[in-house]
Amino acid sequence: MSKSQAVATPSLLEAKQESVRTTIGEHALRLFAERGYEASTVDDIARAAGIGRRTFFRYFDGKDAVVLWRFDQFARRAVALLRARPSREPGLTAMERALTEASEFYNQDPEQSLRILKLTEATRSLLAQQLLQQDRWKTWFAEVLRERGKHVEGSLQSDITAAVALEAMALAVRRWVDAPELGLSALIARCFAALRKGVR
Amino acid sequence: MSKSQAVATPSLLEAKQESVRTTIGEHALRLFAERGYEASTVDDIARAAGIGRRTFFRYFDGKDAVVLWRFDQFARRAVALLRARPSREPGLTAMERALTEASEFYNQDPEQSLRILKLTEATRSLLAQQLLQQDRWKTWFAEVLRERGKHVEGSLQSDITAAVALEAMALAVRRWVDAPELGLSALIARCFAALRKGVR
DNA sequence: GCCTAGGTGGCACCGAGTGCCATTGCTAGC
DNA sequence: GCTAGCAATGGCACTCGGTGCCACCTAGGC
Repeated sequence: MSKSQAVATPSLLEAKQESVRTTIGEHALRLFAERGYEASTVDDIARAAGIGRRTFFRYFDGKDAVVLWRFDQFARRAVALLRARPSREPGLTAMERALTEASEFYNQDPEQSLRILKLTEATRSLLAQQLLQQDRWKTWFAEVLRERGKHVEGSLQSDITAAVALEAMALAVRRWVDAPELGLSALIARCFAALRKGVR
Repeated sequence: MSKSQAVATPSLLEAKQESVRTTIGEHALRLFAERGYEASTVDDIARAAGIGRRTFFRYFDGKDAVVLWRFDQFARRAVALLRARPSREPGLTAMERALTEASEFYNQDPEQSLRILKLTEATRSLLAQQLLQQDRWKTWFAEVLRERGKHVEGSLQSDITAAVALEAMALAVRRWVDAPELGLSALIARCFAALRKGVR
């Protein structure tokens, strides 16, 4: 069957690239689970995935990105959800709702999520990069908050609201890793409650 | 007995080591200012300081530590100040007071502080390590908060209070870098005010 | 004067990350 | 079909941060 869709090429290419990326990710996570993060070299990962070492760096910015890029999906989802919240809602409430809804992300395949989270918390370089990532997220959320309530909130207000909400979320996730049976959304609720109480 | 001597020796040695550490730090910061952080190699720093490359790594855990170890002095000071606050004081208020007092640290030689802070914010790897450092601080402060009000506050409460207070502080510092003329302690006050207002 | 101890720094090595370039494989145009 | 062109690939070589190892030097105790 000949391809009549001439301009459809990019989507085809992208699909292939996406599958390569997924393959690399799977092999990398397997190796990290088997031998640990530091003990698995990029060479190992590339060889396991059947690609060249050089190619690995074309698909991921670095070794840590193999683990961390998934988190960005969560953040993008949460930002979209925040944007969809009614603008009458107070900033922190909107953040809590958006993050709670987005936490569904972790609950599809919780085993996988927990393994990645544990790996991240246990590995210094990985944790450092994750914190950097969260720091970037703060600006994303602050931006949306600023759009939402420009009549009410100043720039500093948006920044601080985004920052503390993400801090509450991060704490909830850490607790979840230690006690998954409590449920992530319940832990988010608890952390936000503690936040409101602590600031009073 | 020669025992009493054995205790006196280290102070002399430590003094010498401290001066070496300072020398390395000065040369490193000078080079970073002249050519930038990434463009200055550890070799360059060691050569400038008149020591071997291997010795550099005996004085600092890594290239980033030359810049970041100063911040730990601030945190240690702030923790001590927090411990000294009256335990009747609400956690967040105590944090604000302690951090405000400790901010004096940045105001001795503000030029130097601003240069280091700008360098840190402009350099990805440096920023990542600084965020890691701040993350460690959260546990320090949370620990003190837990001791302070064990009858009132739970572990989660302490964690969240420490985290958001440090977040407010970090935001204040960032604003200060952009507008030093506003004054750091005033910015801290503003950020905490915004925090209280935003959480309400 | 020898001997132990600790600081030092040279050397070699590893692994992450990057620029360069030849090869390959796929698409498009004839 | 056939080929010219283009992007993905991956090998190679290099830089740089970081570490283990070891030989050396210096100081203090016997």
